[in-house]
Amino acid sequence: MHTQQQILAALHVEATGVPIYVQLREQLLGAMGAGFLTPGDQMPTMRQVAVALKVDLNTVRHAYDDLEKMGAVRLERGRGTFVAEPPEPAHPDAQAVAADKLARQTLAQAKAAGVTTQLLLERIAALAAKKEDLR
Amino acid sequence: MHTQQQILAALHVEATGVPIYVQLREQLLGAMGAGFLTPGDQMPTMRQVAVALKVDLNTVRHAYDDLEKMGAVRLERGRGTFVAEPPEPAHPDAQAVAADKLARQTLAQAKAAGVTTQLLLERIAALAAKKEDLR
DNA sequence: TGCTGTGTATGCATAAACTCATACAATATG
DNA sequence: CATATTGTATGAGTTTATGCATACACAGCA
Repeated sequence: MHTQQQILAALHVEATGVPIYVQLREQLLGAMGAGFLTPGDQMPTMRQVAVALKVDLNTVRHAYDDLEKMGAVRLERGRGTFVAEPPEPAHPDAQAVAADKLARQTLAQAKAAGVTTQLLLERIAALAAKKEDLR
Repeated sequence: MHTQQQILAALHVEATGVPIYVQLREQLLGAMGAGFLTPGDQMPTMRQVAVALKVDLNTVRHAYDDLEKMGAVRLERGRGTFVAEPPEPAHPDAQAVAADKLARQTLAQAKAAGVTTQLLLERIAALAAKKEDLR
């Protein structure tokens, strides 16, 4: 299955203008929604995340605090952070809506950059396949 | 079809920690990708957006500037902002680089949202196919 | 008891985002 | 020509995000 190490390795930050703590929050929520993190699982340590992504401990804390406020995780001093309940009743639609939104944005960017839809689809498929090989 | 008014009415900002200019940028990109805004269309005026969403003119400008830098729109002083014509598919090499970059970004965002690669690919293909029908 | 790991907290500094106010410059129209 | 519209630009001020450093408090374990 997915270990904390794998979750950790999947985390990343980009310079898109979105605050780092928001990126972390969304990625961790995404991991829960996708079933990579299930209730009771121990989350990566705040320090692990901070070191791995080379960001500040307080920045990671900001993300974890948000998750705790929305009931997605439990913070236990001295022990660690654990996944609580599935964040949202995980509407089966949520994925579809998110996918659609992403698809539209990506298509527009591709068009603006002079990239054909075909090439874009090929690249995404190729990259995804490549990552699968690493397991 | 979709008028500027409809586009305007569909815009919205949320207190998610994501900068307002990023939210606007993504939403406008989404409208383009979905075909609600097509090349040559006039975009809502910066002031219209600022007033409608009760945000600052400079904040809207930030979003429009980003769109212009990525080639999605043309800013014309005194006239307005218009959806740009997609450039001719550039050199295969340059296109490949751009496609790869976009693919990476998109995959990362998909993972963050808990969206599978399959679903993402389906949606992009479906949207692209739909646009073909409009001719 | 002592050591380590983990979450909690503070202070200082820098940069970015946002708002508010006020203009200027180019275009279109009567 | 005068006026309105639209994008462009600047400066002051507030808030937030981030990094860096330094601790404190609780849990687990040898």
